[in-house]
Amino acid sequence: MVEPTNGRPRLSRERVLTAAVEVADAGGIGALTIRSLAQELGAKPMSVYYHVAGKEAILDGIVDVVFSEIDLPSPDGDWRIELRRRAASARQVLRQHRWAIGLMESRTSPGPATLRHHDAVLATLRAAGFSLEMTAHAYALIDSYTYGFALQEAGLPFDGPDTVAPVAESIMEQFTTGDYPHLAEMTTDFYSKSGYDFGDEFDFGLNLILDALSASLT
Amino acid sequence: MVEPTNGRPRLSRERVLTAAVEVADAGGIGALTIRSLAQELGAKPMSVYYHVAGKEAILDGIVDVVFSEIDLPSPDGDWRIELRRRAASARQVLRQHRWAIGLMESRTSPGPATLRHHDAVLATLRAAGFSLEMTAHAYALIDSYTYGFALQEAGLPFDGPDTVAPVAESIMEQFTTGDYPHLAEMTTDFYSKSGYDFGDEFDFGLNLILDALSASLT
DNA sequence: TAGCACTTTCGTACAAAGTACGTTACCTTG
DNA sequence: CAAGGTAACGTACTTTGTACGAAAGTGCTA
Repeated sequence: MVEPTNGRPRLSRERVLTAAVEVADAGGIGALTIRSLAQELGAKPMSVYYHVAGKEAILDGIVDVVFSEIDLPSPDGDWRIELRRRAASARQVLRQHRWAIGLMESRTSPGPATLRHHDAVLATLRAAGFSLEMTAHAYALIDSYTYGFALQEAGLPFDGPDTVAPVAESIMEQFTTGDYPHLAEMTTDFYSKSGYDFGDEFDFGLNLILDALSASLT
Repeated sequence: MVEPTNGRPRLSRERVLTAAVEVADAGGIGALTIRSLAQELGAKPMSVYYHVAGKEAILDGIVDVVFSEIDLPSPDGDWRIELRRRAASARQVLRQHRWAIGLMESRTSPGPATLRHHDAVLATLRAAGFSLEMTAHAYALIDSYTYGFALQEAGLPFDGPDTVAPVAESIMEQFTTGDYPHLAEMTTDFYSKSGYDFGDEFDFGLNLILDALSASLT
């Protein structure tokens, strides 16, 4: 039971999903094929089918793996600190698994980690004193912002400060300069200046949202 | 030049993209294959390659088609009304083309409609009196919320009021009832009651965001 | 009208991918 | 060691994207 005759450890649903995440991280979701996955596992394509039902199940599974990596907020702590920590964690996790964002849209059968995650957020809001109705409001608002920000970040062709300028310029060059004056203004006068990092925008929006929600509590 | 001998109108990049959107709308992005697209167009698979470079170009193209359907805000009107109208339009468009949300994350070469759209939003914020820095903040915030909300809406396995209960119950039944107490509470005591419509949450969050941004203007 | 160049459509064919089906190797238990 | 379940795999078929080159259609000129 411990180890088969050949040196490789035995396959399992968990090892399959972990390897799938690694393949997707390395080459994007398009690089995740049954064959590339089998290769990563040191096995043959058909071997993975013993542990997962098919590719759809793998996609459902790795989305849940991603959710399992996000820090859960604690209902016992200060709700603003907890939710901020959870949001930062979610953003960081989604930055490491960009492919996951696009996947969240087609997956309609949440896994256990996903459900536990949602449950923890709801618990924190309820413990903070929000009514059921306000909890629904706040929950939709915070999550929309968090995932939407990650979605935008993933769509950007650059990553981090000082990488904006060259990319932005090459895009703008493709069009007549005068066609998008405000885009041009923001790009040349702001985005391209002094190490602008789109990622820093996250805190501004989150604070604004939490402040406004906080005001509705009193 | 007007019409070929056979009754079918001639192909064009525009007709190809329009048909691609229709196929994706009808069967999801997975149903969009070169062959299904050709069928929709009444042509043969290889014919579409004369008008578009390949499938990647089609995906880029239909994302831009989707953006072109979103109402542009006018920099001349009241900025809050304009941005609200634009956000509502974006949400509605993304509801009709759920597949587009997942596509926005892998597409890093924006088309003309996408750029014009962004330009119009920036113009509206600038005209409202926001500084470059605040415009960047507001822009990231509003768009993150809008697309994030659409992303969440697309991930929901139900659509509209009075369809929540049965689905939610079938999901919850798969797990021990006590495992997710707050999820259970929200589901049974709130979501399942009296025609709750997740879509109505959109206005709450958007108003909260616009109010807070407005306060920073004075 | 006949010929010609350009535009558009299509037929064939191959590589990559998902997976159904049945087989082989292995491991545990009696 | 025998038996039966567990795990891994080999083969082969279907679907998809698309390279390559030929065929059909279209408009222009002589």
